[in-house]
Amino acid sequence: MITPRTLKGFRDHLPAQALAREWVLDVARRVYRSYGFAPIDTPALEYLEILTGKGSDETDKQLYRFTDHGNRDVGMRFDLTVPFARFAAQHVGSLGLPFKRYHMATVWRGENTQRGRYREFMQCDFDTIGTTSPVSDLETVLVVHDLLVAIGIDRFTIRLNDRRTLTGILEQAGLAEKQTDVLRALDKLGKASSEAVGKELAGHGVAPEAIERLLAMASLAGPPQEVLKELETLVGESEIGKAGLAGLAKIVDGVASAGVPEGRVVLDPSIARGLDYYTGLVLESFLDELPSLGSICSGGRYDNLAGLYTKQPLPGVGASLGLDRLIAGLEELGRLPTAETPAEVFLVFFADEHLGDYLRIASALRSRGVAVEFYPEAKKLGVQLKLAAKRGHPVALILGSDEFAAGKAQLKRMASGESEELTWGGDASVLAEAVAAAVALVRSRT
RNA sequence: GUGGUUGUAGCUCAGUUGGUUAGAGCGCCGGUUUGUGGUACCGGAGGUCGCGGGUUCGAAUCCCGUCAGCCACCCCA
Repeated sequence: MITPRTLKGFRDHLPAQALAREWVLDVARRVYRSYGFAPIDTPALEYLEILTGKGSDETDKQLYRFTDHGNRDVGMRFDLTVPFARFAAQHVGSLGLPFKRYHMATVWRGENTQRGRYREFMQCDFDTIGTTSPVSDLETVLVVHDLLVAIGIDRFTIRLNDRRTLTGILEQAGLAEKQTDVLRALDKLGKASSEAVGKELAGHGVAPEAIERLLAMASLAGPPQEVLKELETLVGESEIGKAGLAGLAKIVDGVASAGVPEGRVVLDPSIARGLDYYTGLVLESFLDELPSLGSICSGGRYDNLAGLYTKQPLPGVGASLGLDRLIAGLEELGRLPTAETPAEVFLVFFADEHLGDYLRIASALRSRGVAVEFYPEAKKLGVQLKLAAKRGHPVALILGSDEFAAGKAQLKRMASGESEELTWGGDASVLAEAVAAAVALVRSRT
């Protein structure tokens, strides 16, 4: 026998989890589309040179790569941004700009696993390219906000910052050259203590006074308007720094105009994001009840998406929802739907001689968009109801020879155990209408 | 990739200084006279003690390796 097993970091998804994932994907799709983002897809495999072009050691190490049957060096995509860059460079001509797309797909990274971190996972990206307008920055924040709301999370925080502000402040502090190291260190705030971060900064040769000022800057918090004011003094006369602040101010205003409740979107000067291709807005979002999970939706603005693949400059802004991390978080908080079935109605098979009637009823329901599970054997009622309860069908429809004779049916709500008698007089479409109406009620309540 | 930690029934775990047929609760299946689940009672199935090797008269228990989970570093979704 071969031992059935899965590779480290790769998982099977049982119905309960698969249903939850599909549900989140549906929500994301709906929100992205509501802003006009169009779907695209790209291959899982790319020429190795496409993927390694960015050339950071870190991504190279994590890349799944091999030689294909035609002796080509190929790699599996480790994110959706690089394939999108290639895609954009290849198709700009026919896309028209600005172009907005969403892409929800599996990516692979051969890194070590941890809670909510796997080697195979899904990302749900959306980006707007071909414009530098701050309106697109604002829209990006709004999409993230709407998405988290639509998923049903009521307590979350979207943290914003601007790379240009950081650059400006570092300029003023005479630390422009150490930017990468400094930002990387500051990014750890929130996870690591400020002492630890201070030590790391000292290790990079940052002067004690500068460290103090950086830590003070990074720990700024409170109403966005106040944080902006504080940052203004730190930025001083730095042009780039002022530009960053202007961008943030615009977003803060816009978010309020769009009706986002206060406190959901905040400024956090410690957010830097490790990725060096961000050049303007950077954003991360956290579940308030589970901050240790890390950011579940992150993104930002970049000057040039596809510089490696085309001479045409393609500025853009976007973000990515980490589906599997979010699912892990929702599961931990007990917020995931628990049903193991997509069928709202469980149709009990009870009177063997009425098979034809059952099939007619099931078909009438399905044509009205109601999913029906028809039990395949005329077994004891108790057995069938037990299964219906375990699977989480909200409604069971019971018809035995008595009901058929009387032209009635019993609609049982599994959650409460209450039954309701329906009259249909042998007309399947009448019964289907009544059941569909009851199911619609159940749906609207969840 | 580095360091730490865990691995006994479907799930949560117990298993005494290594000693014979490895246990519990929950879950699962069947039954409690033929049409109503999540409650009660009765019965039942189910375990290569993650896997491989070693030490020993004897290993779930000690040692080594390996695979997998979790945590930290790193990086990130």
